[in-house]
Amino acid sequence: MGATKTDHFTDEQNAIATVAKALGHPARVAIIEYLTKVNACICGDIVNELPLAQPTVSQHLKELKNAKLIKGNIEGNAICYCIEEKTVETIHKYFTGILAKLADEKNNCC
Amino acid sequence: MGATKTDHFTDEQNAIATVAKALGHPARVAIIEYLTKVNACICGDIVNELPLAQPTVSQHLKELKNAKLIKGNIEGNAICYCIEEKTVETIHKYFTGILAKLADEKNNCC
DNA sequence: TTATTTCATTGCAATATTACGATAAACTTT
DNA sequence: AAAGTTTATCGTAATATTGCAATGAAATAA
Repeated sequence: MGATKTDHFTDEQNAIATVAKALGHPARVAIIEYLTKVNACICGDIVNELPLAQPTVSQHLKELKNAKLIKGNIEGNAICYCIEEKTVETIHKYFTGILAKLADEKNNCC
Repeated sequence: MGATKTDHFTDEQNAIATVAKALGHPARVAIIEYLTKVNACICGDIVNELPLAQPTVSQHLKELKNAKLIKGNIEGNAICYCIEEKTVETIHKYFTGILAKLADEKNNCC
């Protein structure tokens, strides 16, 4: 066992889980916040910002890229990362929807 | 290694990561959606809704509870779960903030 | 060409997660 | 009390994640 049973869930459920999972580590949250702050997508001084070794950061960046939360552009021998706004919007809207449904009928038993 | 270095990150970063991580599995996304749909917090027929064994569902519920995304109320010999709206609001606002900062100055290099 | 810089990949050890059968705990019903 | 219902916990196997040293790949600078 140990493998997630993705086939039994809807595509949307898997998609949300993928994005959420990518944000399920403080280092990756920190990367997103840093990229949001510097705005212009600065490359690998993310490594200097984080208390982690370069290969570890590279791995985290890869996961954020796989989840489409960031994208990277080659720029000389450096690589320029920035946030994929669309994906952030997707997950934001997802929570908006959940909250709207919850507000609809107050759930009042707990 | 294999242990996340939580001490090196801010409390907020760890908090967001904790909630995101809890949603980082399609079964747990499905549970949240189910609880949102039925609204009145029905108990353990969550097990019937999911393609997973009862102990597995119980474990997922525990993680959602630890992340404060749901709470449970004992009701006779059954347990009644429902969503902790406040936590959903917290993560929703977090993304609202990220998007606001991104909109502020367009990041235009990727 | 030979460094140097920048980032990715490989390989590995430590730890965490996922899933479930078996069992326990707690309440209800008979 | 005995049997049933409902949920949690334990134990364990399979797999995934985290972290880093070492190494590679690719562009730049000397």
